[in-house]
Amino acid sequence: MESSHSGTDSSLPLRRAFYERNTVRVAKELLDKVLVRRLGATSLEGLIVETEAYRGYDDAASHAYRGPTRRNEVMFGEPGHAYVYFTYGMHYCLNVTTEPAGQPGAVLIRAAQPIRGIGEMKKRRGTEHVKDLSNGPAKLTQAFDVTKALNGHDLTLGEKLYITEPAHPEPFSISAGTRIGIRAGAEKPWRFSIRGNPFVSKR
DNA sequence: CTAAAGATGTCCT
DNA sequence: GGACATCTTTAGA
Repeated sequence: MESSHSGTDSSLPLRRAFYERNTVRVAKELLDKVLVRRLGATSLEGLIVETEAYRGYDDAASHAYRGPTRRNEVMFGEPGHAYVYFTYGMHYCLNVTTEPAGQPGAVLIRAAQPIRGIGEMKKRRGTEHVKDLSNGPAKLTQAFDVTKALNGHDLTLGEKLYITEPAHPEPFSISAGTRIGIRAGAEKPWRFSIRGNPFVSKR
Protein backbone atom coordinates (compact mmCIF):
# COMPACT_ATOMS: atom_id res chain seq x y z
CA MET A 1 0.00 0.00 0.00
CA GLU A 2 1.04 3.62 -0.21
CA SER A 3 0.74 4.31 3.49
CA SER A 4 4.27 5.03 4.70
CA HIS A 5 3.41 5.84 8.29
CA SER A 6 1.99 3.62 11.00
CA GLY A 7 -1.64 3.99 12.02
CA THR A 8 -4.92 3.74 10.19
CA ASP A 9 -4.66 2.77 6.55
CA SER A 10 -7.39 4.78 4.88
CA SER A 11 -7.86 2.18 2.15
CA LEU A 12 -9.10 -0.44 4.62
CA PRO A 13 -12.83 -1.03 4.85
CA LEU A 14 -14.64 0.05 8.00
CA ARG A 15 -14.77 -2.92 10.34
CA ARG A 16 -17.88 -4.65 11.55
CA ALA A 17 -17.81 -2.98 14.97
CA PHE A 18 -18.47 0.36 13.25
CA TYR A 19 -21.81 -0.92 11.96
CA GLU A 20 -22.74 -2.92 15.04
CA ARG A 21 -24.14 0.07 16.91
CA ASN A 22 -27.21 2.26 17.22
CA THR A 23 -28.54 2.96 13.72
CA VAL A 24 -28.98 6.70 14.21
CA ARG A 25 -25.44 7.04 15.44
CA VAL A 26 -24.07 5.04 12.51
CA ALA A 27 -26.08 7.23 10.12
CA LYS A 28 -24.38 10.34 11.48
CA GLU A 29 -20.93 8.79 11.46
CA LEU A 30 -21.21 7.58 7.88
CA LEU A 31 -21.14 11.22 6.79
CA ASP A 32 -17.74 12.19 5.37
CA LYS A 33 -16.79 8.53 4.80
CA VAL A 34 -15.87 7.26 1.33
CA LEU A 35 -18.09 4.85 -0.60
CA VAL A 36 -15.97 2.64 -2.87
CA ARG A 37 -17.20 0.54 -5.78
CA ARG A 38 -14.65 -1.65 -7.55
CA LEU A 39 -15.47 -2.67 -11.11
CA GLY A 40 -12.56 -4.75 -12.30
CA ALA A 41 -9.70 -2.30 -12.93
CA THR A 42 -11.90 0.72 -12.33
CA SER A 43 -12.68 2.28 -8.98
CA LEU A 44 -15.59 4.57 -8.30
CA GLU A 45 -15.44 6.66 -5.15
CA GLY A 46 -17.71 9.20 -3.53
CA LEU A 47 -17.85 11.08 -0.24
CA ILE A 48 -21.05 10.24 1.62
CA VAL A 49 -22.85 13.53 2.28
CA GLU A 50 -26.43 12.46 3.14
CA THR A 51 -27.90 9.48 5.04
CA GLU A 52 -31.12 8.37 6.70
CA ALA A 53 -31.57 5.97 9.63
CA TYR A 54 -34.21 3.23 9.50
CA ARG A 55 -34.69 1.20 12.62
CA GLY A 56 -37.11 -1.63 13.47
CA TYR A 57 -40.25 -2.12 15.51
CA ASP A 58 -40.10 1.45 16.84
CA ASP A 59 -39.94 2.98 13.36
CA ALA A 60 -43.11 2.83 11.25
CA ALA A 61 -41.21 4.08 8.19
CA SER A 62 -38.80 1.13 8.21
CA HIS A 63 -39.16 -1.90 5.98
CA ALA A 64 -38.44 -3.91 9.14
CA TYR A 65 -41.35 -2.41 11.09
CA ARG A 66 -43.67 -5.40 10.57
CA GLY A 67 -41.02 -8.05 11.04
CA PRO A 68 -38.81 -10.02 8.66
CA THR A 69 -39.85 -10.73 5.06
CA ARG A 70 -37.97 -12.04 2.04
CA ARG A 71 -37.06 -8.50 0.98
CA ASN A 72 -35.88 -7.09 4.31
CA GLU A 73 -34.26 -10.18 5.86
CA VAL A 74 -30.73 -8.75 5.51
CA MET A 75 -31.79 -5.91 7.83
CA PHE A 76 -32.15 -8.53 10.56
CA GLY A 77 -28.82 -10.20 9.85
CA GLU A 78 -25.19 -9.39 10.59
CA PRO A 79 -24.26 -5.68 10.56
CA GLY A 80 -22.02 -4.32 7.81
CA HIS A 81 -23.82 -5.83 4.85
CA ALA A 82 -25.47 -4.07 1.91
CA TYR A 83 -29.27 -3.97 1.85
CA VAL A 84 -30.28 -3.17 -1.72
CA TYR A 85 -33.94 -3.05 -2.68
CA PHE A 86 -35.83 -2.29 -5.88
CA THR A 87 -38.56 0.31 -5.83
CA TYR A 88 -40.95 2.25 -8.06
CA GLY A 89 -40.48 -0.40 -10.72
CA MET A 90 -37.14 1.02 -11.82
CA HIS A 91 -34.87 2.20 -9.03
CA TYR A 92 -32.47 0.61 -6.55
CA CYS A 93 -31.62 2.05 -3.14
CA LEU A 94 -28.47 1.25 -1.15
CA ASN A 95 -28.45 0.76 2.61
CA VAL A 96 -25.90 -0.61 5.05
CA THR A 97 -27.09 -2.85 7.88
CA THR A 98 -26.58 -1.90 11.51
CA GLU A 99 -27.18 -3.15 15.08
CA PRO A 100 -26.18 -6.59 16.37
CA ALA A 101 -27.37 -9.64 14.40
CA GLY A 102 -31.03 -10.40 15.07
CA GLN A 103 -31.85 -6.74 15.63
CA PRO A 104 -33.07 -4.86 12.53
CA GLY A 105 -31.59 -1.60 11.31
CA ALA A 106 -30.11 0.01 8.22
CA VAL A 107 -28.82 3.34 6.96
CA LEU A 108 -29.93 4.59 3.55
CA ILE A 109 -27.11 6.24 1.59
CA ARG A 110 -28.95 9.13 -0.06
CA ALA A 111 -26.18 11.14 -1.69
CA ALA A 112 -22.45 11.27 -2.35
CA GLN A 113 -19.96 13.75 -3.72
CA PRO A 114 -18.11 12.12 -6.63
CA ILE A 115 -14.37 11.78 -5.99
CA ARG A 116 -13.06 9.26 -8.47
CA GLY A 117 -14.30 7.54 -11.62
CA ILE A 118 -16.38 10.57 -12.57
CA GLY A 119 -16.14 9.80 -16.28
CA GLU A 120 -17.53 6.33 -15.67
CA MET A 121 -20.34 7.77 -13.55
CA LYS A 122 -21.24 10.24 -16.30
CA LYS A 123 -21.60 7.36 -18.74
CA ARG A 124 -23.75 5.37 -16.36
CA ARG A 125 -25.98 8.35 -15.57
CA GLY A 126 -26.18 9.72 -19.09
CA THR A 127 -25.33 13.28 -18.05
CA GLU A 128 -22.30 15.57 -18.00
CA HIS A 129 -23.44 17.44 -14.90
CA VAL A 130 -21.33 16.27 -11.96
CA LYS A 131 -23.80 17.65 -9.43
CA ASP A 132 -26.49 15.38 -10.88
CA LEU A 133 -24.49 12.14 -10.72
CA SER A 134 -25.27 10.94 -7.22
CA ASN A 135 -27.35 13.56 -5.36
CA GLY A 136 -30.19 11.15 -4.62
CA PRO A 137 -30.49 7.50 -3.55
CA ALA A 138 -31.43 6.06 -6.95
CA LYS A 139 -29.07 8.34 -8.87
CA LEU A 140 -26.28 7.13 -6.61
CA THR A 141 -26.98 3.43 -7.25
CA GLN A 142 -27.10 4.09 -10.99
CA ALA A 143 -23.79 5.98 -10.92
CA PHE A 144 -22.09 3.32 -8.76
CA ASP A 145 -23.60 0.29 -10.53
CA VAL A 146 -25.30 -0.97 -7.40
CA THR A 147 -28.09 -3.44 -8.13
CA LYS A 148 -29.91 -6.36 -6.53
CA ALA A 149 -26.79 -8.44 -7.26
CA LEU A 150 -25.10 -6.71 -4.31
CA ASN A 151 -27.92 -7.31 -1.85
CA GLY A 152 -26.42 -8.99 1.22
CA HIS A 153 -22.83 -8.23 0.16
CA ASP A 154 -20.39 -8.08 3.10
CA LEU A 155 -18.95 -4.55 3.24
CA THR A 156 -16.06 -5.54 5.51
CA LEU A 157 -14.38 -7.67 2.83
CA GLY A 158 -13.04 -4.71 0.86
CA GLU A 159 -14.28 -6.22 -2.39
CA LYS A 160 -16.72 -4.84 -4.96
CA LEU A 161 -18.39 -2.46 -2.52
CA TYR A 162 -17.21 -1.04 0.80
CA ILE A 163 -16.74 2.11 2.86
CA THR A 164 -13.48 3.63 4.15
CA GLU A 165 -12.16 6.65 6.00
CA PRO A 166 -11.36 9.63 3.76
CA ALA A 167 -7.67 10.21 2.98
CA HIS A 168 -7.90 13.85 4.01
CA PRO A 169 -10.84 14.41 6.35
CA GLU A 170 -12.04 17.99 6.74
CA PRO A 171 -14.13 19.55 9.48
CA PHE A 172 -17.88 19.65 8.85
CA SER A 173 -21.10 20.13 10.74
CA ILE A 174 -24.14 17.89 10.59
CA SER A 175 -27.56 19.07 9.52
CA ALA A 176 -30.48 16.96 10.82
CA GLY A 177 -34.03 16.91 9.47
CA THR A 178 -36.99 14.68 8.71
CA ARG A 179 -36.68 11.80 6.25
CA ILE A 180 -37.78 12.19 2.65
CA GLY A 181 -40.38 10.29 0.66
CA ILE A 182 -42.10 8.47 3.51
CA ARG A 183 -45.54 8.72 5.13
CA ALA A 184 -45.46 6.93 8.49
CA GLY A 185 -42.68 7.97 10.82
CA ALA A 186 -42.24 11.23 8.95
CA GLU A 187 -41.73 13.18 12.17
CA LYS A 188 -38.51 11.47 13.23
CA PRO A 189 -35.44 13.70 12.58
CA TRP A 190 -33.32 10.89 11.21
CA ARG A 191 -32.02 12.41 8.00
CA PHE A 192 -28.47 13.68 8.23
CA SER A 193 -26.32 15.63 5.83
CA ILE A 194 -23.10 17.61 5.67
CA ARG A 195 -24.24 21.18 6.14
CA GLY A 196 -23.83 23.27 3.03
CA ASN A 197 -22.53 20.48 0.81
CA PRO A 198 -23.78 21.07 -2.76
CA PHE A 199 -24.19 17.35 -3.46
CA VAL A 200 -26.96 16.83 -0.91
CA SER A 201 -30.24 15.86 -2.64
CA LYS A 202 -32.86 18.52 -3.35
CA ARG A 203 -36.58 18.18 -2.76
C1' DC B 1 -55.32 -14.26 -6.31
C1' DT B 2 -55.70 -9.31 -6.66
C1' DA B 3 -54.64 -4.79 -5.78
C1' DA B 4 -52.25 -0.79 -4.19
C1' DA B 5 -48.33 1.55 -2.65
C1' DG B 6 -43.74 2.55 -2.88
C1' DA B 7 -37.04 5.22 1.51
C1' DT B 8 -37.59 8.11 -6.90
C1' DG B 9 -36.28 10.55 -11.05
C1' DT B 10 -37.38 12.92 -15.18
C1' DC B 11 -39.80 15.59 -18.16
C1' DC B 12 -43.50 18.82 -18.85
C1' DT B 13 -46.20 23.22 -18.11
C1' DG C 1 -45.63 22.28 -8.98
C1' DG C 2 -47.52 18.06 -11.21
C1' DA C 3 -47.87 13.91 -14.20
C1' DC C 4 -46.07 9.67 -15.17
C1' DA C 5 -43.02 5.64 -15.96
C1' DT C 6 -42.78 0.77 -14.30
C1' DC C 7 -42.90 -3.61 -11.47
C1' DT C 8 -41.76 -5.83 -7.01
C1' DT C 9 -43.43 -6.61 -2.59
C1' DT C 10 -46.81 -6.89 0.72
C1' DA C 11 -51.29 -7.06 2.72
C1' DG C 12 -55.71 -8.51 2.44
C1' DA C 13 -59.75 -11.16 0.36
